Amino acid sequence: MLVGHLRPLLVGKTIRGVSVRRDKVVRPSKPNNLARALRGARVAELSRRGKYIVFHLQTDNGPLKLVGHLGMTGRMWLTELEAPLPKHAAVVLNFDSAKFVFEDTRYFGRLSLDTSPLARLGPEPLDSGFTAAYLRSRLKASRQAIKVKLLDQRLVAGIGNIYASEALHRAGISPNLPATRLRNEQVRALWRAIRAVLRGAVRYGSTVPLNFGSGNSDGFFYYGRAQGTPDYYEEKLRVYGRENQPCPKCGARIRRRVQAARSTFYCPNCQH
DNA sequence: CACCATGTTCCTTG
DNA sequence: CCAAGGAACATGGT
Repeated sequence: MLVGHLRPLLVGKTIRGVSVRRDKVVRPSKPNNLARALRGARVAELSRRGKYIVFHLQTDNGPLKLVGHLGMTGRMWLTELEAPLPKHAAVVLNFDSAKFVFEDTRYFGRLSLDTSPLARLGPEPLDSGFTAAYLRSRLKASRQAIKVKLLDQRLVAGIGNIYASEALHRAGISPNLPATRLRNEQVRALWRAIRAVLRGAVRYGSTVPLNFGSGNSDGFFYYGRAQGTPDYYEEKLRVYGRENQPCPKCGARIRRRVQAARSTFYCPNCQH
């Protein structure tokens, strides 16, 4: 989604200036080195890999990849050069007639020239490389609770804490079940559920009215849902964040438990 | 004050 | 080697 919206706004444009306002979020950790590497680079393409956004740049020294990650609270958008910066603006890339803002309240996100995290990622869940057979072989080798396993980006890229709970509920599988204990039918159901949940999220993301230019029609993209549109939690999530509410499948009370320091939501009646 | 939060990485312990 | 648990990072909402 973010990539789809930023791509037409950034491709072909040249970075004229780099302002690092929070050193922690950039690599190399010397902000001047990042600025030197990026200045004068042209954006050739944007792509997504797992939860990472990849800026494919063309520089005088050849191609260069800039890797972004939103962490939990990151946002990226394009706005006017004169627009005021938000309190937690972490990095600003200046172009000729607009600026790219990476804002991150908690500063867990990254904007980095280090591409090594990409190499560690498992297959994209919606690509042909992610098959039920692959999933079965990887789960067979692990005694880890399946919910925790789904968060491992080396298994499959892009599943976060929300979608892990959602996929397990849709597949009717207990989050606590050791990965190796899933029967073949369960692996197949989980494989289908992961793909359905992520496809649904992408579809929703492509249709929700976005907030352009903080409500004005100035043509600049701001990544966020427009005011008055229903949020994803209210509309689509079946168990996440719904402790004590009725399961949409069977009506039993949805429970919350903590696994690997993350909340898991599940229905004790229809997930086994 | 308490607890919670869409993520990743590192460390310790067993 | 593996897994579990905790902490760190840092800010804000309830």
